Amino acid sequence: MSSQGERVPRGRRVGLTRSKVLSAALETIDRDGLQGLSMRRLGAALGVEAMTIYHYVPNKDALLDGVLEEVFRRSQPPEPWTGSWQEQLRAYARRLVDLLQAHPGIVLLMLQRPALTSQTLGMMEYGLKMLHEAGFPLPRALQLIHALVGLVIGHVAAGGAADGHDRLGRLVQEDLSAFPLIGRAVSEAAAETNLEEPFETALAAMIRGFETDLSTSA
Amino acid sequence: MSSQGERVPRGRRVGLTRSKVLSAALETIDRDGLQGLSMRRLGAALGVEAMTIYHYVPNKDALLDGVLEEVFRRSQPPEPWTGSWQEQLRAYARRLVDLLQAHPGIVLLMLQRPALTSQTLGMMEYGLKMLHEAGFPLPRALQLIHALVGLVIGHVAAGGAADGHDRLGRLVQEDLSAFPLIGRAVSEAAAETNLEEPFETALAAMIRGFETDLSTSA
DNA sequence: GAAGGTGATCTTACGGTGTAAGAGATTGGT
DNA sequence: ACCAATCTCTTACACCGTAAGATCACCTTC
Repeated sequence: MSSQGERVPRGRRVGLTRSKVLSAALETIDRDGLQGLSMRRLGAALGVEAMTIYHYVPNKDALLDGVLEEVFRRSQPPEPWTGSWQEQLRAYARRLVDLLQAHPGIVLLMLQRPALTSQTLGMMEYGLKMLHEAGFPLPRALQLIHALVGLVIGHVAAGGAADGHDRLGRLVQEDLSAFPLIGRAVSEAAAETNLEEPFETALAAMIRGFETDLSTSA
Repeated sequence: MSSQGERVPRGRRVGLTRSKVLSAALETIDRDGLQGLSMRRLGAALGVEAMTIYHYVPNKDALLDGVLEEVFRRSQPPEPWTGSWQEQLRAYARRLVDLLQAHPGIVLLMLQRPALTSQTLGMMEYGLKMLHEAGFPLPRALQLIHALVGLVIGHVAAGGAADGHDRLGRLVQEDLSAFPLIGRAVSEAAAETNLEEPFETALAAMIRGFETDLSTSA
């Protein structure tokens, strides 16, 4: 008996696992987008017929919820933080950005599904604790997190994504004569080296706004 | 000849129009959600077979783009603004919020499609002009708009939507024992009367952040 | 060993989807 | 009255999610 962790099946048994199913689904989404995931295609990727998947997941919605949970599970766990709450917030936001940029198809998932799995709730609880200890009342902290998540989603979805094919950027070659400012803004922005800077400055602005919010309510 | 604007068809002709198709599609989305819109169902709503729609729209994607354009066309046109750029930004954001809350299914559309129709680009150009005249460099103005739109989308999608069924709110009855801060935050936030306040404060914080951004770069 | 039970996998089927291809009907222009 | 253009329908195909049940591989117990 070499390794007892993995059952090695023979014959027609493939040795599927809920975890393997979710991982394959996530890979498929990363490669072909959310639309590219179907039970039949996922089954094919796993070397199995579509219906087999239903032994590990009750239906496709549950599969998608599981994928979302899988994504958050892979992200590093919330470790004890250090630094000011501003730095912590920045790290929190960057962690979310990295997560979403690594799996672009997930953004749509987050908005479609309730997405209130234990993993996402855990991340939220983490953020709430962070801000509450920094002095924010809990309802305000909830607002800040909503705002921050909104900012992140907006940034990722707007195309400042990792693959660099900014939607607006692709438009520059097309007809923008009717919208001169957009054309100028995009070309001037493209000249800037750091692609992440737009998000960082927006994030910084938001945090600055929170600072005055904290000082006036404290 | 009573009214020459509307051709009154006899026989099997229904007198369809691209505009009528888009309006019916938007109504269907508002009523049944984005998933509830299929060519066959839309056809039925119009008193027509599904394939007929393809005479007014090349395919479903184009139909969805058209719906998105229709939504923005219905919003009031950008009038000459008054007040400080802060007030203008607030109005800009509220206009977007109203738009998205009136048609909740549209949020997903905005994130799925490139959504670079002439109407959406027009709204963007409008915002750019506003901020540019206020003194922001164009690339920075573009960042601010992205951030603002992200904030709006985040707020609407997070469930602070008009119908009041906040996703987190529904969770309160369920098991939140593992996430005590979320439970407290939600219940305390629910005690506040004005449901729009969370967004307003986040928006205010963001604008405050932009202010210091403008003063340091000018 | 053989028998039986338990779970994993496959087969088949149904109603839904978007849409390509072409037939049929209605209309306005001559 | 005819034609040409436009609108609408019919049929068909490949795909989708999944309900129901047969089939197969393995483990346990004799």
